[in-house]
Amino acid sequence: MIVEVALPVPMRGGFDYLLPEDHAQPTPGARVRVPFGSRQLVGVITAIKQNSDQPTDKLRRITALLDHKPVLSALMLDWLNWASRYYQHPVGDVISTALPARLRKGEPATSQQSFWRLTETGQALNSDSLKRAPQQQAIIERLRAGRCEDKILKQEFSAAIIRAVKEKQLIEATDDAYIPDTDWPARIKISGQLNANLEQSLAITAINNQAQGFHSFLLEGVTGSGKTEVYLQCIAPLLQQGKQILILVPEIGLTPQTVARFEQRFGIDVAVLHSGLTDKERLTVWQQAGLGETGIIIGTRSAIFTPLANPGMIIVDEEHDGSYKQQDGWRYHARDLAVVRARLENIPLILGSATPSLETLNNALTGKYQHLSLKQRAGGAKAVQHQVLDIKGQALDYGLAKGMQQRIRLHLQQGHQVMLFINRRGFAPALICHQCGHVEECHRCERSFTLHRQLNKLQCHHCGDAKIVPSRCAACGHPDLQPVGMGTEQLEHGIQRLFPQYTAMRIDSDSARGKQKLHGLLDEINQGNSQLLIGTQILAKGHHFPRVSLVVILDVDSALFSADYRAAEHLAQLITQVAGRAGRAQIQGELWLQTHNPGHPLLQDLLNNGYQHFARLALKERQFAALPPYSYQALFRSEAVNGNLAYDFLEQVKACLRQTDISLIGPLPALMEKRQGRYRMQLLLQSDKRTGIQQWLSNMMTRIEKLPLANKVRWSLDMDPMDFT
DNA sequence: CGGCGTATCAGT
DNA sequence: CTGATACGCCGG
Repeated sequence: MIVEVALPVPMRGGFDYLLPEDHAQPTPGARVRVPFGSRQLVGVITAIKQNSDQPTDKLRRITALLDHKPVLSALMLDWLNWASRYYQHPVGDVISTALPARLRKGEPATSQQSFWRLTETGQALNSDSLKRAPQQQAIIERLRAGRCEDKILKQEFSAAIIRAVKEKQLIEATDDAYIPDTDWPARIKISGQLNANLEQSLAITAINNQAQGFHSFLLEGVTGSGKTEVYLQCIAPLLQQGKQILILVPEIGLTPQTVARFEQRFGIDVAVLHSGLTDKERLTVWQQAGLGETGIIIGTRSAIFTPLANPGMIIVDEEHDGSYKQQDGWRYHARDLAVVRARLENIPLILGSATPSLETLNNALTGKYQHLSLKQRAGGAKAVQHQVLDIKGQALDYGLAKGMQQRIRLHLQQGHQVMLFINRRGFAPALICHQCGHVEECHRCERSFTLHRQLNKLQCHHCGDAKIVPSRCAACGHPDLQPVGMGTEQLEHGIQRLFPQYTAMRIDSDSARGKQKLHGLLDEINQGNSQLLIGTQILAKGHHFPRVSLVVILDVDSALFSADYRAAEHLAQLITQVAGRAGRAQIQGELWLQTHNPGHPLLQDLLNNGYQHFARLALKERQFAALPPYSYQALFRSEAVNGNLAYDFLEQVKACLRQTDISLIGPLPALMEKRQGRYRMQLLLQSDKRTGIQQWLSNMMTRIEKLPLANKVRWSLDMDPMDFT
């Protein structure tokens, strides 16, 4: 008999092994240890077959079968196989990403603990027949509540007592199969007031009506409209039926308060999965969920791989959040995997957001997802006032216009905090005329050119067209052409000089590395120790800053004219999230945007009509430009110390795909052209049919992997790329 | 990916 | 000739 095994090596396809005759019947999904070259690897059986397409004398035999019961169900295997094909990523690597590290290393999958339980005699025992042996009686009572782990029982009672009760055959050790503790549905006790306004009730009813079988919902609820309450009330009946709920949250949104809210409502423990867990803790959560011992599992991106014995629903909160996309190795999108998993598990899925991604919104508008809206804001939070400051021709100090400096000073003098947003650095920007705000555009695509200083060229990242950097503005003839956002990079250094009597603090993913550290910084902010807060997106995600009365987005143009067509969407999400949070309660909040183009249609639409309206307009633009979600993309990235190698490799990839109906844009320099001394290039594949890209790639990947340059450069394929840095 | 064989080179 | 490092190839 032959087994096909997925191994954690970057090679496509499974590997066939012989199974020794005397072995127990293996199941797909069980792990094996196998010889691979000169080493031993742990892999997962993906198929059992009678013959191999390899010559039999090449086959080696497995070293050991590690599991009696599969660690991955047939459904999970199907799902991961699908994912491997969809992302064109080696199946062994996909499976290995989906398993906890401990299982990857071949450690036992089932609990090794042994338990004590009552024998039948013990169960039948009259409660006062052991009156003269109170310790023994205590053990019996202890076990009447349920089995107890050997280790724990030995902590509570002396070994002699345990031995005595065992001799009487009242208790017995069970080291055979682990008996899952699945009593939690009986322990559910719903508490807290179940208030729901009309909108919330409508949403809850709509979801409850479709709670059997696969069905997708977009729950679009403005900040503070009570999405969580909808989740809580929707999952209640499912939990009571003993069905498990898997909830995904963004990396930064997983706070103890979130978890506490679920625990308080239902009175049962919530399992939490995040990057701070040890391998052991992660394995425990994984096992317990797989055995059906946990009702609610909340986790970040990788929690989507948690097995569920009795799945009831998947919720992806803040579905637009970028942290759901893995940015190295296997570049999966947890939200997209969730959709497919829910379909396979045949359970409902809720995608929740105040600012849904355009992909999701499009699915809702076309009826693929049921669209539920919460527009009413709970509580008496004052709406934030938006203001746009035109900075055309204005002198800027470190990116701040004079008028803005005065505004900031005013707020600081009132004892409030001011938050300044700058974009991430190092991106290739557009070229803007500081006098009239005109941006050089590609005539074919009507999209802004991107400045590549190293080449002294403007390049269109939509069609690949390029031209030499002009010396004068094409609209007004002024020579004051500047890269968008110029000066903002110096803000951090300059701000202290502009406002010497106040303290400035910078918060970005570097200074806030590690969850603990970020929460520490946030606490510090809310104590008011710093008055000026400088940060990037990270500041906007799900945190409240009651002392902040003024929020400034310095560099709106870099988002409006970015080569990354998602930048405007992300800016709109940022503005909306910030507006929903700054200066809640007593203080009237103000949001100021600096731009050369106050009349930009997307910006105007966002400010006048809100995110919902903006998103629909942005979708029209995407449709006009044939961009996602109206087309499908895949991105080859390559990097090498020698930039020519990176370029040549992508040229060869391009040649492989030339005979197809996929449009190929590039090779172009990445928006961050150079990183850690390596030149970075990209080749964008785009098609109006998803299957087109899929099929051509599955035919071509083996050939691409064999290209002579393929192991001279570092390269990867990114399906549905979200980030063009 | 990671191990192993072969090529290459400075140093004896 | 020897040991150290670099690179390419292979794995079922």
